[in-house]
Amino acid sequence: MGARRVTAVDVARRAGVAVSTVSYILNDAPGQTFTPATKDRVHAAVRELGYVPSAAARALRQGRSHNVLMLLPDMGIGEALAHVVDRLSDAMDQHGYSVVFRRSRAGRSATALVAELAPAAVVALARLTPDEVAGLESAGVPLVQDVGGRDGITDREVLQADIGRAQAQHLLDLGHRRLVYGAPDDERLEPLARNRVAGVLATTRQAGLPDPDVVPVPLDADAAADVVRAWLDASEPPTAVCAYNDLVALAVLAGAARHGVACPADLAVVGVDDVVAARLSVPPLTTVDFHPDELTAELTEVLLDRLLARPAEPRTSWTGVELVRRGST
Amino acid sequence: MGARRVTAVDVARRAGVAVSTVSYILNDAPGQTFTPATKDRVHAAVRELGYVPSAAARALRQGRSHNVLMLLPDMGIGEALAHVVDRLSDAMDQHGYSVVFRRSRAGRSATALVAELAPAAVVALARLTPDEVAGLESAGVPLVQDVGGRDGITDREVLQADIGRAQAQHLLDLGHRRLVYGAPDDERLEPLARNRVAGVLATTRQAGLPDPDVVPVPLDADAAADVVRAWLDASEPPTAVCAYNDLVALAVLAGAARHGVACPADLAVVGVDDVVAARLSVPPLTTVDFHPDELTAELTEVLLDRLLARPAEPRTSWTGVELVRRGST
DNA sequence: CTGAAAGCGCTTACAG
DNA sequence: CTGAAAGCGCTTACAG
Repeated sequence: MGARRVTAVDVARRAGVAVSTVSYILNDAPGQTFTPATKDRVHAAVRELGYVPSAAARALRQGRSHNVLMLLPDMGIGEALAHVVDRLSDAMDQHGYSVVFRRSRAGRSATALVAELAPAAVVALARLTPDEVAGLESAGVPLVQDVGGRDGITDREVLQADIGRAQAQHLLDLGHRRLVYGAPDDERLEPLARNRVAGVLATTRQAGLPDPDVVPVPLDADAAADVVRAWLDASEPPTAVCAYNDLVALAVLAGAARHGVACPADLAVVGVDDVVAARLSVPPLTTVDFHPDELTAELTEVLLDRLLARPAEPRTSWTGVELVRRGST
Repeated sequence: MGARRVTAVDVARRAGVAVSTVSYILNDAPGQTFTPATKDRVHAAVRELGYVPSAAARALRQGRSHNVLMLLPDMGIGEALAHVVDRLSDAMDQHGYSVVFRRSRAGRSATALVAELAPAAVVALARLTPDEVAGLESAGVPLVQDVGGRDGITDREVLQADIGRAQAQHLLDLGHRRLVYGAPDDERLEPLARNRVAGVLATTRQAGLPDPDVVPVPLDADAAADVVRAWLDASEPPTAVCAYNDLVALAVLAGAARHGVACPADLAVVGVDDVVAARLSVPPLTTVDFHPDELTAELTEVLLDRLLARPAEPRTSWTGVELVRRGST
């Protein structure tokens, strides 16, 4: 109830030192040295009292909290993104930081959020406006852009295009010449899809092929069956589909099954993400794994470089996009 | 760079009032009244200056931050849990709260986290020790237990058992008498699985049937095929499986397909979660949807009741566990 | 090597 | 209805 909070003053009193000493020792402040005996007394007092520094007081004093603000795009969180958020949280947690994520939405600019939360850094998986970027800059808050860009991490658009390229190249290598793109049926995904499509087009054009049609595929077996039917009824039916992601690919598979279309014999399908369900479909799904875990590891390192003011080494955890061939191609 | 932060003092100066007036007006403090003209001047100044109150200063002063600490079980975040986290964050965000989540792990007790973050409330989706619960109590921090318990929300164990019951009952209604339980191959999921199994057993026992075997099913088509093979080779092969979740169910489907076992004719399968992929498998998966969205809505309301000191009305968004019958049974 | 003191930006009794 | 002031719990020059 009224159990007063244990403060640094309490620790100091118990250890028989000044509060400043407690603070210096707990943060092992550079340029300050203390006898082992003093340190021990302080640490012992901390333990006995169960002292935990107040994040609020620290943040207020330093003008910077230990929060990392993660700005997410305004779209549903898929399996891959959930893992990124999850792993980054865990990793930063190890270093004493809390990850606070926010979906970017009209009304609360990144600038306002930064003023409110005074984050130690911002990780933007969503696109920021130039004003927002400038605002962060002038506030001196380290910004790591959308798993990408000028940070030694792979640029987002490049990454997405790589994915599309890998899909199309695989299909072309297999001898397919008539491709179609299975786009998401959710317009909020359009920005991402656009870049993936760009990779596909770059590849097919280079091979001298006409641009594949881009058609939305609903995540529903019946609706997907209609889409597949329309493809089959075309004058020159596609023989392979690049799907926006594994879920779309699974929908295509389901739609094809409805019409007895053999996969991959009559229609080959490649997804993206290597979701768990991709290994479990019939046939198992060929997919592009862009190694979100590695990307997250890299993101974490870059973030810590900035946060701990470590020399920014080139980070190269990411091994690139990988085509995982299974039964659907 | 050194652009000094805009504070309440700046706003007060600009509006020609005292800082206390600014604070009172911005928080519309009860029992304080101001002329519309004064309010307007303050709001105008806020807007012109782009003033955003410092979360750290507020938290320090009030001894309580606007963070909601969400404690997650030490397991991978599945599709359902990701949605819960996601939606809760969004909802609380609307009310000015940030959700900070932490995986429960040895070394950092909830008590220490609370001392550090001074959260406005704690949502525990992981089990807390009695000591931790007592600590929260004495610190006066509202605790909402694991989407469950004494809060007008469904108790977690009851919910899990309901899921198992719904699966088993459905299969029994269909005439199946030899069931088997497809357990997760990840021991961190065991606590959850245990309660689901309990629901299944309660149902089969009531029907006078022997307890179904509980066998782990790896999320891999080959390995799952081996499991299915073992079932078929048994002296009295099961005719239906209750899977821990949709992914396990999908693995069973994949395993069955490997051996040409017809589903549902030779082996019926029920999952849990109604994951997107469940609608897209061949055959589409029968599953139990426990409506995590409704549960989250309820969780949010209960949380806000506590946070805003609203009278705790009975919350009844949750419509219970629902069996969604599709092609796999 | 240690200690007293200022100040981060708020909110909230309290006096006018 | 408005204003001056204390204090939340830290960190960090600064003086000893």
